Amino acid sequence: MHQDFESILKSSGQSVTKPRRAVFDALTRADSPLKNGEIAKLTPSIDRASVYRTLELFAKLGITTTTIRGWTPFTELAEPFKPHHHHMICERCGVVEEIESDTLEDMLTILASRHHFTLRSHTVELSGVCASCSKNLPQPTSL
Amino acid sequence: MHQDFESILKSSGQSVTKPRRAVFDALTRADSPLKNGEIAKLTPSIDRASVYRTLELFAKLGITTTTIRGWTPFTELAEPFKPHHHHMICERCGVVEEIESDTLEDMLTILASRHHFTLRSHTVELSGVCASCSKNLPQPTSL
DNA sequence: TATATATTGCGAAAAAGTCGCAATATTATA
DNA sequence: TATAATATTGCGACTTTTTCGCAATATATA
Ligand SMILES: [Mn+2]
Ligand SMILES: [Mn+2]
Ligand SMILES: [Zn+2]
Ligand SMILES: [Zn+2]
Repeated sequence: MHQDFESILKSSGQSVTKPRRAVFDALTRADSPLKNGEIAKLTPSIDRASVYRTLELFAKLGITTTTIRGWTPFTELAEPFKPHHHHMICERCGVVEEIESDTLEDMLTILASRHHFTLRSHTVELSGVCASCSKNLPQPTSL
Repeated sequence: MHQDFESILKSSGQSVTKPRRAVFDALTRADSPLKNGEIAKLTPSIDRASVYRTLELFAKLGITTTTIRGWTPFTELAEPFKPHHHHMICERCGVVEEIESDTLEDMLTILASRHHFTLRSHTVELSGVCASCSKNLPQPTSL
């Protein structure tokens, strides 16, 4: 794993540095997407600016993916550092389930090619009401 | 259109107010997703804090959807205020094309129900290389 | 129109993100 | 392994974005 990560840096002409290793390690240890600020706190010896620069580089190299919740971006490792998956979020209780479907993946590629695009990456986020919430709370949560 | 918007507010027990109308109008006029700050600039008579509160409410009511580019959230009107679509973004030149596919939509519903979820909303964002970019720049952009 | 209450604007502050530049670490090469 | 070239970092100052409490105000209801 680490090896793969360092080869990605090297093969794209980037240096293997302490901040980059630290951020990668923090993301590896995390079991869910992290805010930028959380990543910074998990790497106390690394300057905030370097964390941001690292995160931008990782995004550009496809090492990480970022999604948004509220106004806040959350980052997690992408493939092959984490198995490919998508999220299904319950809007009542917030539970997150992982989605996997080869058929979906194939379809996205086909859709892209229909637009003459070569698909390089994608995000899919589903939001709804989970089984237990629709049992227990037949009425939508009041605002 | 306006009417629909106001009924959504009323039917969920919310007041129809000047800030909410202003933000909704700004989003209606926009032809692409806007940053929070851009929305605030387009509604100069509304306090920034109220813009944020309105945007949060709209998100909760499903009036808007928010996606991320870089670290910045962009908000646009959701259905039925804007026809349902998804984005295919060229990572070289940044061009955005709109994606539409009933088959995709059906599949997402099926996937959700397989997890015993009732699908309420979703986002799909594809990122790749557009036709003209793959012609003109056969090599990936250097980092 | 009067009353109850939801919402706003304000002010101040915290949090998040950005930038230039000198110091330092990394890489390549001898 | 030592040296030189240069990519990257940490620092510090800054800008932008987002959040909060509370008194003033607008909205809804009757
Ligand atoms: Mn996928
Ligand atoms: Mn869709
Ligand atoms: Zn739930
Ligand atoms: Zn392009």
